[in-house]
Formats: sequence, structure tokens, C-alpha cells
Amino acid sequence: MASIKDVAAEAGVSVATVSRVLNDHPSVSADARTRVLAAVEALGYRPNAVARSLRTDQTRTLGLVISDVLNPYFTHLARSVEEEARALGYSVIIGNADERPDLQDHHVRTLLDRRIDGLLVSPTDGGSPLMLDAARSGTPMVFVDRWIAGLDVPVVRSDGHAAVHDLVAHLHGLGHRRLAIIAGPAATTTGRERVEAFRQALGAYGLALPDVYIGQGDFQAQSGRRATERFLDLAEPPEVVFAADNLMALGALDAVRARGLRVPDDIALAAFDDIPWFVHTDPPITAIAQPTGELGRAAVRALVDRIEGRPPESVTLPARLVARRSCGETAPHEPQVLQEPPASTEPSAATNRSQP
Amino acid sequence: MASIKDVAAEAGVSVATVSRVLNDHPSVSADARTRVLAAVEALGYRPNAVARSLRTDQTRTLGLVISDVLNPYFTHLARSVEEEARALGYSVIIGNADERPDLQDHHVRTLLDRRIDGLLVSPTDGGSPLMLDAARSGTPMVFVDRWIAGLDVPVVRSDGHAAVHDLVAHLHGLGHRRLAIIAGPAATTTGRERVEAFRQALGAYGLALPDVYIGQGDFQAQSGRRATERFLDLAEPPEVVFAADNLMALGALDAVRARGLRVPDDIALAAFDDIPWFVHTDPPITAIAQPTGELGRAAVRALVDRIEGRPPESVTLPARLVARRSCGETAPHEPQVLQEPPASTEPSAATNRSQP
DNA sequence: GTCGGTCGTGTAAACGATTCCACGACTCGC
DNA sequence: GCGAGTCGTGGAATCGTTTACACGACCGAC
Repeated sequence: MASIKDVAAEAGVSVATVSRVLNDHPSVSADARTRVLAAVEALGYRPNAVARSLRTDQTRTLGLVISDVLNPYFTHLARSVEEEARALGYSVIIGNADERPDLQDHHVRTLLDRRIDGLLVSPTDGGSPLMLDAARSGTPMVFVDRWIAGLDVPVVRSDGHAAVHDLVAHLHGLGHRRLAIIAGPAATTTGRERVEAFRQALGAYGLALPDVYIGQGDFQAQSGRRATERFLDLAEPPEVVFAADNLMALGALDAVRARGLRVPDDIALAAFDDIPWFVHTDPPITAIAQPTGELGRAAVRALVDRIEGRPPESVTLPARLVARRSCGETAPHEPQVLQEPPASTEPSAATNRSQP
Repeated sequence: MASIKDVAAEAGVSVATVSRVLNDHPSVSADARTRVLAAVEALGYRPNAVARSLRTDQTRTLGLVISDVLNPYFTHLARSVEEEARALGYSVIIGNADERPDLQDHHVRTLLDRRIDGLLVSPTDGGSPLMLDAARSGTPMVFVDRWIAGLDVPVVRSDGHAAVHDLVAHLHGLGHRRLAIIAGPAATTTGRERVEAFRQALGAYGLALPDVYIGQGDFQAQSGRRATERFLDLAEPPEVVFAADNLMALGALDAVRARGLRVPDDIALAAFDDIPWFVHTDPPITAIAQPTGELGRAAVRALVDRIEGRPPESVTLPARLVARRSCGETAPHEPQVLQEPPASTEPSAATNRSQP
């Protein structure tokens, strides 16, 4: 592969001049510039990013460590992150933690070894020593979706409180009183918060959230299935199951079906995170939609601000309820947008917002 | 950040010795080794992968350029690729082409600039000059799922001919005679092949595939919707629509619903690529399942063979039919496996195979 | 006509690792 | 006791860039 020296030789100038042309430094004569450009063209020369990074101490690369690539919420997030990063001149390397702290550490470590300029993380747990070190040692970092308390790291996330309240109102209005939740891991912020928001909203309607109505999940489908089976085995099963993410909702749907029961007639179902597929399930699933694309873009902007020396900002965007048939009401015809148009406006899956 | 020099100073040895310890070169005294290790520990030293790559001319990184991250088939593929690569000591950088040749080129270019050791591509088109150059100039490369003809590049893919034949048999058995297909872009191998396999299978049953029954799609949901609308507008609409990928099937389902029609009563639907969600749609969708995980792993093995100087092998694995309710038959209870267990055996979504 | 300034260019020193080569200290065999 | 290995170690070159610095040529101003 041709190097800068070959170009310099071909153009009859020094490597310094070639470099200056490539980085369009002002003081290069028009003549030298055209000769260099011709040589570059002739040799098919492309600068070696590795060497450049070593010298400049920057890779123009962002690391993104997400909890689960198979979760459509996170792929959507990853996609918007890459789009915004590309627009700002950065590349993205994605690491999939698969909800496993050890894998998460593995990816953080390799990304750090590669000297990425900044790290975007949706932490799987409360923070390994490695992660805490990285954050404290000054690696530019931003949390997205989930975060770790007690660190001076900006957080870009969406706040589901109001939407969860809307959901409970919706369910209450449909006559449901025994509401259960499948929670995410307590080590994650989203795992805890969603339960708290739910409990709080229930309280506003004079309803309690008994411990047996809290299923412990891990954001994966299998755990949603198991938690739902346990609910159905209760002497007094809940009338509604609210899954704290979309994969656990899928597992819940499986469990209900496997018993020969029907949604919403026998039991209602709702989920946190709206995804295009929820429009097409049987029945369509009521969900709380996050502005996923905007979240990813805001996270990249915050991180790049941090990297380039501007003060980064934490961002919190509201989530909203999208009511469908899985809780009992027949929704009116709703616009079915399959996916967010590339890099343009939200929302992703559907647009009607229920009023309590 | 501590460098090898700092470690050398701390341990009272030369950088050469530190390097030897780190790469466990045999000729280092036990004493020096322990001192170096202690210094590494004390300083929290991690080797700079950028510098190492520059010197050794290898990055231990694979590039993966896929056509669309939002397509569950490709995320599944990406996940298995990363898993196998990690097991072999490589990292993976994913580039999402979004079915756009220009974006594909962008990613190929940046990956090449970063001097990745090898490239895994599922080409979006027939091959840009850049891609052809890369292949011919000797960059280790393997095609996965789709490929470009006329290049000496190994291909890892699945062969759907038998499964498509099974599908047509299944449809014919259910009494369907007017069968339509939504094709992928003619510039892709999978775009062309699936139509050909379908036409061939129809021929075996004495059925023709008229041009009006071939919809032109681009593997995205929106195009599936439009093609289906066109089918429904025909004087004699088809009885079955076979979508060449899962997203177009989703679009087709939308279009049917939007007209107030029902699947399978008014029109039947089948798809190429099986994904976990197809079990949960209304109705569950009949699909042709590829051994996606095994495809990803085989592709990585082929590429790493190529990189490490062993002769790489092209691999072709069979796809198989998974019959569900969307074509008219009520399937018996089928085992519902939501996702392939991490890095273990196929299959991904469902297991029953229909017999003609 | 000289002086100071600008402009274009080249030389060479980094960046952080790996690795070839040389060299001193031992060991062993005769 | 001496020559030939072996072993552990360090010095220094190298990978492909960027960039500080020096320098010569040219220009305009006095």
C-alpha cells in the first residue's frame, strides 16, 4: 500500500508538503498542490489512519457499548448514534454487552485500548471498577438510556414518569385494578425507575403494588416468560402485566399463549419501549414510546461537546403513551409508520397519545 | 496515560524487556518479569493498540458491512459474527449501509483506512469500483448472504432453492394458484435468486409467474407496502404474496390491513428470512428460515483462515420452510424459541418443517 | 540598497510500540 | 583455562503520519 513517502517521491516534494496538502494547510503553492493531488490520484493513496491517530492522539472514533443488539430499541439507538456521529465526522465502534457485565467490561477495555476519543455507554450494571476508573480518569463519556449514580458523567435519557402515569390512568379507566410489573435488573437505573414510577402512579389511584406482583426480569424475553408464568400461577393473578422492556413483553405474550389464554380478554399487556413490530403483533401492544432517535443524536452531541472542549449537557426527553388493543380498548385507526425516516423527525412507531 | 517507557522506568528495565514480557517472549528472566508485571499493575498500564498496530501492521480487527441494521436478520448475523470473532481474538467494526451503495462505500473506505485485517461484506449492489478494487488488491474479504459475481472472494450464504420449492408445494397444497413475489433489488444476488427459485418452483407445478406478479422492492418495509398495494389494485390480484425479506413482508401486512383485508382469508403471506417476531404477528407468518447464526460464524472462520494464510472455504447451508398460519393452514402447536441460545446450536425461531 | 516580513518548503523529531542486532556474563566441554 | 554457546538485556531502527523549526527566496518600504 502506497505511503506518504511514495506520494512525495511521485510529486517531487517532501512528505511535509504532501501532509500539508492533505490537511489543507494554507501555505502550499498552487503548483505543489496540484502535483501532490495528481500523485495521490495516480497511486490511489489513502492516508493510514493508524499512523495519523498515533501522531495526533485522536482517532475520531466513538465507542458505543449497548446492553443488547438483538433488542430493537438498542439497534434503533445505535443507528441514530452512528448517523449523528458520521455527520460530525466521527466513526462509531459498537460493543454488544448482551446484558452481561463481564462482556461490557471486555468491550470497554478494548475500546479504551484503541484510544477511542469518547465513550457512550448504556450500563448493564451498577458500575464495574473498570468503568468507574474510566469515568474518573477523564475519558470523555456520556451515559445513554441508563446511567450510574455518583459519577460526574452527563446522562441522556428519557423520563417515563408522566407516560407511566398516563398508562395507569388508561388501565384504570378500562377497569383494571390488579396490575403487575415485570421489572428489569435492580442494578440498572431503568430497572429500578420504571418500577418506582409504576408504584407511584398506582398510588395516585389508591392502588398498591404487592411484592408478588413484581416479577424480576433481566430485560430478556426468557425472563419475561418466566415471570408471567409465575403471575399466572398465583391464586389471584393480575389483570394486567406491564413489562419494563419490549423483549420481556414478547416473553410475556408467549407465556400467556402457551396457557391457551388470550390478550387482552384473559389478561392485558403493556410494555415500556415502543417498536415497529408492536403494531403487528396479535393483538397490537400498548407501549410507552421513547424518542429513541433523538436520544441517540443528543447523546452524540453531548459526547462530542465534551471531546472538543465544550461543556456537555445532560438531556432528558419525555416518553409518551401509545395505546393499542392489548389492554382492552379497541384503538381507533392509527397511522402506522414503520420506521423513522432517516435522520429526520420523531416519532418512530405511532403517534396517538391517550388522555387520562 | 502511562506508556511503555513509564513502565520501563518504574521497573528499572528497558522498553524492549517490557515489550518482551507483554508478548511473553521466552528469553526474559523471572526477576525482570515480576518487576515488569508489578510496574504494569502499579501504573494501570495498558498497551496502546494504535501504536502496536502501526508497528505490526495488523489490527486484529474485522470490518463488517451489512445492508441494514434495523433488519433483525442482519442484527442476528452481526451478533454471531462478533461472537465468533471474539472467540478467535478479533474485534469487529460494524458499518451499516442502509441499503445505500454510497453509504456502503463510505464504510468500506473508512474501514480500509483503519487498516482492518479483513472485510466481511453483504453487498448492497453489484459492486462499486472501490469494492472491486479492494477485492482485487488483495484485502482479505469474504461475502456473506449476498455476493458479487466474478470475483475470487469466498461466499458464505444459504441456499433457499429447496425451501422455496417446499413453500410453493405448501401453497399449492392449500389450493393457491395465483402467486406473487416482492423481489429485492436486481443488483443484489439475493434479490435475483429468490425470484428465480420461485419461478422455477412454480414451473414445477405448471404455474407461471407473470410480470405483474413480480413487485419491485428494495428490502425495506415501505417498498413492500407499495408493491402490495399495486397487487391489490390489479383486476385479478394474487392469492399469495411472497416477500423476499422480512421487512417487506411487514410492509405487505400493513398494506393488506390498510385495505381492511385479512391474512390469510383474503390474501396469504409468506416471507424469506424467519425472525422471532413472526411467531407473534397477527397471524403468525410462514417463512423460510436461514441458519443465520451458523452463517455468521462460518463467515468469520473463512475470513480468519484467509487472513492467517490458510485456504478459505466458501460455505453454503440449506434454508428451510417454517409453516405458520399466514398461508391458510392452521399450524399445530409449535415450539417457540425466541432466540438462538448464545453461541450454541441452531435453529433460531421455529423448527417444524413442512412436507409437500 | 538594505532590512524586515511573508511565503513556501524541507529536515527532523516526535507518537508508542516491536524487533533486529550486538554485547556482556555465564556455563559447559574439552 | 579457554573457546563456543546460550541467555538475558539494552540500544536503536522502524512503522506512517504531523508539525515545530529553520531557511532561502522574494517583496515592498524606507
